[in-house]
Amino acid sequence: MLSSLVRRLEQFGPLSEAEQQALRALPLRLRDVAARRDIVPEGDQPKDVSLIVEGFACRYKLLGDGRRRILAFLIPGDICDLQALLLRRMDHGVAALNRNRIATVPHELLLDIIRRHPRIALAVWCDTMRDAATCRQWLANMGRSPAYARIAHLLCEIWSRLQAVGLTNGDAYELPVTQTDIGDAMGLSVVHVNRTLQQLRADGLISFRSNVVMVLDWPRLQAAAEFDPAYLQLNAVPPFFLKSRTRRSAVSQVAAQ
Amino acid sequence: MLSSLVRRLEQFGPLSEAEQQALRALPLRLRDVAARRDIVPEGDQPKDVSLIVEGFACRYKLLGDGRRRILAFLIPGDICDLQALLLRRMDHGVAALNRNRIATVPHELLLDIIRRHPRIALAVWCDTMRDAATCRQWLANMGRSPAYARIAHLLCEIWSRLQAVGLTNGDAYELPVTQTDIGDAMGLSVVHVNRTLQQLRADGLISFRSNVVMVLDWPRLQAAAEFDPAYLQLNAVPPFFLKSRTRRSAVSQVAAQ
DNA sequence: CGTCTAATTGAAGCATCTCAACATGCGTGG
DNA sequence: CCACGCATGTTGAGATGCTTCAATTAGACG
Repeated sequence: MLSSLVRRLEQFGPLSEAEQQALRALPLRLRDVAARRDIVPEGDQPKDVSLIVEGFACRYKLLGDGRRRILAFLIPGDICDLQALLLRRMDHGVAALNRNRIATVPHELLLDIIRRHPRIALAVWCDTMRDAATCRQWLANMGRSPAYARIAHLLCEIWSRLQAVGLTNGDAYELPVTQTDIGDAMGLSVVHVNRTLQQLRADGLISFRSNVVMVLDWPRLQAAAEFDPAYLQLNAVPPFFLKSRTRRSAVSQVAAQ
Repeated sequence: MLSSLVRRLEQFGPLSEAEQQALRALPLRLRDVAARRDIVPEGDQPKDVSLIVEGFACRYKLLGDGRRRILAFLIPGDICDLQALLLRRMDHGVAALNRNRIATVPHELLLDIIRRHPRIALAVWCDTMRDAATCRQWLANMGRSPAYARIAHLLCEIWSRLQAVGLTNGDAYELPVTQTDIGDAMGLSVVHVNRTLQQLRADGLISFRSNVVMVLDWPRLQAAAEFDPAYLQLNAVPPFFLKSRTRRSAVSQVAAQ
């Protein structure tokens, strides 16, 4: 649980002892959220940051006519409502897709750590940036590529992200979403999602039964999706980590003033 | 130019003397970019951050078949490539729509300021978050709302953002984009953009000639777009600014250790 | 074993696309 | 100042990907 936050942030590079200490000293609170319930409601002004320890979730917006638009899928290790840390109000909601275990940290404490440890601030900031990059990728896929490629791309993305946190089982992974969810996410009707999935199955690219996706033909799936995992920045090592020593001494100098 | 950066960051609340000093001490470099040229190419790894002082630009991705997908429009005051500050590689390009005046700051220096002045870090971080929020709004509009509402929404958004930086002229504003650009942004063909614009004109909602948009009927345009400017966070005052005093002393304490 | 949700199928309709032509405006060079 | 050329805007018509409506089947669960 706690370690998942550390692991998350260390994805970009090792944290110092002091930094790890600070994170481990955080009084994490755990809570469970039932499937299909809100983790963070739309328009909420949470006072804590919520991290998914276990389970799948989605960001969504409700449209005027009552329909729901899914904006992103969240997996273990993802932060739900970082946005509210600085902008206060959530412009969208986050809902659990299956049973979720959520860890929460009060804004106060996180802001404090961020002030004391600039590198942690930058690591968390990175999270916002990767979130934005993923959103842009979805935006690019939307509207311009046909349903077949869109869904293929989604399946590629989720496999890659799950793989990065060790939640794949070879070419297979759990994906607890209905076809309606996929439709809400890709901007397609359920009916069309259904037919497109059948096409993907018929073409031998995937299988998808009882919430388990299995990639049967990676090269062709990736080609159909025009998938390039670069945007996910899964193994990026930002410059400030490479210069950890000098940076830290620079910080010390400032502190010593 | 420099003041535009300060103004930008002060949008969230006043900066201290020391913070303003630090920003004003930045050796800004100015450069001009011709219309239709890249400000930051896709895949680039810039060593500076670019801020638009004057002109309009767009974020874009090139698709496999050579088409271009526009992901966002940028206006004076917007930062083009903040992403590369931490993630290094640009997952998308930024191109000028008309002649642009760009101010650049070396990453090194900006990172240094960020380390010395946590509140500036948070203010810039906010920028990433608003960018992401806008992207999510585009994503929500895409695919689920018809062309008419999508374009109406775009026109509302740009007016609001321009208004916030004082670049509107009453209900009118400059928008140096072609119908092809709008199509690339909204995921529509030029032909359909053309017909939809005609519809908007015929309905008396807008006029749009020679790169000047005039909103003729705000209530109906806003209704057609289901536009709610909240997501733009144009006047958000994040919590950390409200507690500026205590925060700063907290930082000093850490520094004094 | 009934009930509910999710998946599947068929058929008609429509928003939007593509193709193709034509009109308009504007900058440039003669 | 005109004539040309090129980018942009406009229009028509046929094609299609996707939607909506409506009904049926399959699967999960108490």
